[in-house]
Amino acid sequence: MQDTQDSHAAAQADATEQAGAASGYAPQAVEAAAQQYWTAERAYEVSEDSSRPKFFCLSMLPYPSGALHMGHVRNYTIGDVISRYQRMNGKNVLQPMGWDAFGLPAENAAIKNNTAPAKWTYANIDHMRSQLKSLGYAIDWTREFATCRPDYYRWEQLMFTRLLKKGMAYRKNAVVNWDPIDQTVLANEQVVDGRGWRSGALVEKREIPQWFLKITDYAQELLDGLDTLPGWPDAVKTMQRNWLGRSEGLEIHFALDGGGDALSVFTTRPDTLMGVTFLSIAAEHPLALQAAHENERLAAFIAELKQGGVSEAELETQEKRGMDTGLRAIHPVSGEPLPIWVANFVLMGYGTGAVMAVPAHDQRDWEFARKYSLPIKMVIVDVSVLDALREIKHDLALGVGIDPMRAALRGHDLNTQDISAPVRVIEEFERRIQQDGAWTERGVLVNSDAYDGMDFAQALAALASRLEGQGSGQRRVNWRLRDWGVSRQRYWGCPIPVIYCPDCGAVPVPEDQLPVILPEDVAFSGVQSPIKADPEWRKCACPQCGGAAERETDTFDTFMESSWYYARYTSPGANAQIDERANYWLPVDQYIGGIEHAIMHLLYFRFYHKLLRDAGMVHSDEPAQNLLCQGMVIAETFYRDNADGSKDWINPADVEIQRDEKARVAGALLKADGKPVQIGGTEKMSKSKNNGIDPQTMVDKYGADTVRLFSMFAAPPEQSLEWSEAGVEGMSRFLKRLWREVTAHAANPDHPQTDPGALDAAQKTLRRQVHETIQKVSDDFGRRHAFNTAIAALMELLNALNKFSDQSEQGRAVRHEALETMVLLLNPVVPHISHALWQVLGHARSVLEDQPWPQVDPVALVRDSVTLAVQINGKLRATIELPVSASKEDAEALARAQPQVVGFLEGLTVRKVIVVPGKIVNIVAG
RNA sequence: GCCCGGAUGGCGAAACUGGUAGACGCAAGGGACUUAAAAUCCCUCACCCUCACGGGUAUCCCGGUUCGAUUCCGGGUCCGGGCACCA
Repeated sequence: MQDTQDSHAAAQADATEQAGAASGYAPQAVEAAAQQYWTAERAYEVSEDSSRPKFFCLSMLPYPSGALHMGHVRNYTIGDVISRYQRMNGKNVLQPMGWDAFGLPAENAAIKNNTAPAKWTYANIDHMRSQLKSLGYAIDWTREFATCRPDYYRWEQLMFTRLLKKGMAYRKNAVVNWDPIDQTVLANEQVVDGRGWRSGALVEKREIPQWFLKITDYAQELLDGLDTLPGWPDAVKTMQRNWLGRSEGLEIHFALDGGGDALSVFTTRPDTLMGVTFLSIAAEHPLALQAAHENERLAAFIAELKQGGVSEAELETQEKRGMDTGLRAIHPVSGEPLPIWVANFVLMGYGTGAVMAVPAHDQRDWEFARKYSLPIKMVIVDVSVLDALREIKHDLALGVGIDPMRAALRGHDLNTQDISAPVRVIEEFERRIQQDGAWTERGVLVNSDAYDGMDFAQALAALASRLEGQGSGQRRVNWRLRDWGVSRQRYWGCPIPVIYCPDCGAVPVPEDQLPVILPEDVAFSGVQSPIKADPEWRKCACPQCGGAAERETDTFDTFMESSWYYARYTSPGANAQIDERANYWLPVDQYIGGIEHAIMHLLYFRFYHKLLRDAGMVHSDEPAQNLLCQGMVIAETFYRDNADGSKDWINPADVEIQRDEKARVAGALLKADGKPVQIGGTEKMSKSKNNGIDPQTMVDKYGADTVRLFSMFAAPPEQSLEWSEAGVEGMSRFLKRLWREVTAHAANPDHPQTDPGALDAAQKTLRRQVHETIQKVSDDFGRRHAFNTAIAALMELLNALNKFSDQSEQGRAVRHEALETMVLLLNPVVPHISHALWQVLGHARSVLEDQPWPQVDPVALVRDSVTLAVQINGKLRATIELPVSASKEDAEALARAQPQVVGFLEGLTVRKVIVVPGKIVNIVAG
């Protein structure tokens, strides 16, 4: 343990030694010394302490892809600033780190480098851990884990077997991308333009049995829970609401012409029922397959639709195609026969795999109907259409169809009334639907027999009761959300703990036989999973009957591991998934990660927390109170065209920018040969565009504090952050100036106390700025997470200090107060230099997070006068300064006395004067 | 295709609840120091007109609400994120 009782002089000598030289800021020495001190002090190791308020600050755990990238640096720096700030405010702060270690990239790297995925992954973890450490994050490394270790995933397997026994997990067929050449399942990412990315084969859809978790059982709770999360961004909550997609409507059963099971559809627009002119079913629908038996053309068409991938984006953007099955359904109200079509935009995985088509009031159905010459029947009109009719014939009651109306009007006394105008209104409305596209608004029913004249709510009520009465439908809530498919036909993942017995079926692996361990020392070719290829691995005895049985060889979706890792951090070493310590730390107080996880990860994360709750392991309903979604890190791209039309992407570090006389970018040269390169625009840092900036290079060149400072200053956290090395140099300049300012001040060893009553005007002004800065930075860090403006305020304070040359005793006292305050306020962002400068200012070496956060002195904030803007008709014409105590009348009088104002008002009449105290005086004149 | 965001000087951005548009930083130009360079320091810097005082214009586009709109409402353009097997 380090001695923290040093005298001031000794501390200063120590700090100077750490810095390498008294003369200048040497980040490498400063950072090494600070990091050594924190490690020796075990400064960021925490334990449960019920006497202190806790703060669990969690950043999304990294995938160990090889090396840290700027997105990681940004994410973890945001978390570190919040962690250190909260600790300085007295919280018991937990900031952990781990590795989301299973996943597809390890398999791809394994094929490329001819190594085992495990070996590659562990090497990456070691490298990235040392990189993270060089950035000086206040992480409790004793809680670190990798999700690919059996002592992590065994608990996930245990949970799954319990869910299986509870009926929360089940197996059913689901469609995947199939590469017919490699004979393997492909991820959506591996399907490029409908072809396998390695084989180039046309991808096919294939159905295979897979495991699912019943997340839909929690749909309503997941929806309602969003209202209990004021600390989550509205955009995320809206996206989740839409993803869950709760809708109310009717499930309608259409009887089949030839008998058999009725065809069920769900609709949110039952008011359009009388406008149904056909039904559409998915290619995989049992009826379609049945019809295809006797219809070769249909069978060929269905086979054709199997081509292509399964991603929704691909399905929704492809050309709408269909074919009549020849089957007919019976309309449940009119009794009319309706053709049943196979359509490629109907998905078997959604709802019932069948939809009723109302071309007049649904745009997709409209386009389909036009393409295949199916009838378009208008059954909803805008209220204004009916109003047009009533103008002519006031006694026309609702409840009459358009055609009867037209007939009634035609029979009317043509001598007294011209009915051609209202008839034209209806005909025009219908003509537009037939020719221009569907009318999708809600309105009033027409051409709907008994339902004519009803609005949406009336039609819903009437149709629901009629269909319920005749057993051909009922009200239902439908969700867009589907159950979570957790099976993956891959090797590098957590084995699914299930045994298949020819007699007993699918049996969960008994708890005393867990974990099912994934072998790590394997030969991996990528064509097939080593545990699928090995005939021995799967052999086992059935836990129920003891007979010969086989293990499941699929592994879990990697979202399974990342759905509960936050809880495992709270219970390191627990001989259970988590233990009672979880309820001290949970829920997470601040969660930080990329917006790309807004829906899937964050929904599974919330779902899993409810599973833990229902298993009695946690008491809270939601896993995280506050969520911050950070933007991407982007950089300029540069390239040269190759003869074959491809591009050679050039890293920004190898390029020099050229500017014209107005400082605009005029071109770019490759440093190596001095010849021009093309500028390709600013994009997300990526390997493919070669515009990634290596954080380690930046840390080595400028120091971790400078890199941290730039990533927090250049943009607010939610926005994308454009990397600029010139900007980084600016941050380095700021830290150097800070270092000089503090060391120059500390060269004189006495530190007089500020006496607020004895300050002159300039000293008062500086002290006011110090306390305004405390106020702003506290609010920006704690509430707004606007780190960029907090840093800007600190830069302004340093600029002010730089101009403040007062060497009197109170001048020095105010400067000392200012510098100590700055070091403490900057500490969350640049903890290493703060650690060193705190000692330079005469303090013992310490963990700065244990220093209290600076408090605002309200006396220092008092101002005597305010500046108001004077506007004439909303345009700024002057500014006035007046005492804080001045009345509205004083402000108006002073404003009207300004010479510019008098000039502008000449010849005008003042109509109104608006005075907003402390802000503006607006004179409205004309 | 559907859902969610974003757009402000040469560039990154600020303006938090509808009240002085451009804080802070970068780039650029001018100057000081230096034999020189680097580093550092000082000054200028939205655009247009003007010697100047000053004036006009300007927050993606079109329209609206308001004494007043970057901010609120309606319509659009472009860019980004997600779309269930990338993580």
